[in-house]
Amino acid sequence: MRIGYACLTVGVPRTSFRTCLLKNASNEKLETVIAHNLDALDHILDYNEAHRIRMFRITSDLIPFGSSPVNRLPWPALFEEEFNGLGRKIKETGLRVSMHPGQYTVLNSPDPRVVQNAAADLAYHARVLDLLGVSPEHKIVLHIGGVYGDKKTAAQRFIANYHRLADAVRQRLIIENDDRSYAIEEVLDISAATGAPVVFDNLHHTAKPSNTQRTVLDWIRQCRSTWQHGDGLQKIHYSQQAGGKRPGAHSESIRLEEFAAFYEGLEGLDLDIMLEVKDKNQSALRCMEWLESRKSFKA
DNA sequence: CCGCGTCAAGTTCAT
DNA sequence: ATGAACTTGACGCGG
Repeated sequence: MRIGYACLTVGVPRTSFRTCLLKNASNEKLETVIAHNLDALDHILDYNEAHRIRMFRITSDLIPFGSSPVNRLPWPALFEEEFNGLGRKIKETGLRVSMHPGQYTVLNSPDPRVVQNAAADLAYHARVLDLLGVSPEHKIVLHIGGVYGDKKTAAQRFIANYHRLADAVRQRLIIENDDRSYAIEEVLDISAATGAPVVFDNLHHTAKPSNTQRTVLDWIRQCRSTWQHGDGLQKIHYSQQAGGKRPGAHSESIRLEEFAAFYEGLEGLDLDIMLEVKDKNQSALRCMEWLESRKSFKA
């Protein structure tokens, strides 16, 4: 079991990412920012290794406008050395990385331009992971997308567009339930038609549940069957509700008792758990410490 | 130099 | 039909 965190660190020097506004995205500006961001990622890898963190999501903002025609910089070639070095470090330290395009990457839109942009964005994410030289166990997580008043048709469009994606994308793509439109059972149906492994997200599941007769562990076990050998260990997303905020808002930090109850509910199932929490690495470390103390207590 | 409005994406919902 | 909300941290301008 690995515990991971997403995109950013809290309290770690030289790990902040930069970006620029669209209107300022000159080649010179982009080159400076990308060089900075690859260096920041390098420091994050060092931090993860020093703290035995073995799972991490790389921010989609690593390369600003990475899938946009606005970015005409030949960054893959320019930074080949840096990517090689980062990839070597990832492999040497046994880190499992992933990426996760946000809510604006919509593969099932009825607008072909939106679909084209989504495909380009997914290709960008796969490009980054390929440049790092990491295996297909290092995934790209995607939500299904919009509903457009007709979920059946929208799901079919996702499936059709999935099959048109490049191999390099499809071998990394995994799909996740969201908190508004596509509940876990619907994502599992789409997985059956595409072969894409399913990421179970507990907080999204609470906000948008499928059949409530079934337990969380039931759903996680069913998701497990969508993960094949080359995909690596099944991953899930775990987060907790922020008190007083809208349903689905991520908490500031992980409440350990609640995490412990969730963990015990897994009944020993081995998983990789990506935490989605504001204080990032700090909660990851606390959860890892809790796991360690639990093991020594049990032993 | 601080603070806060703006940004970038696409869908959905409110006006 | 038009636009705000959603989401997020960092940008970048005004004071």
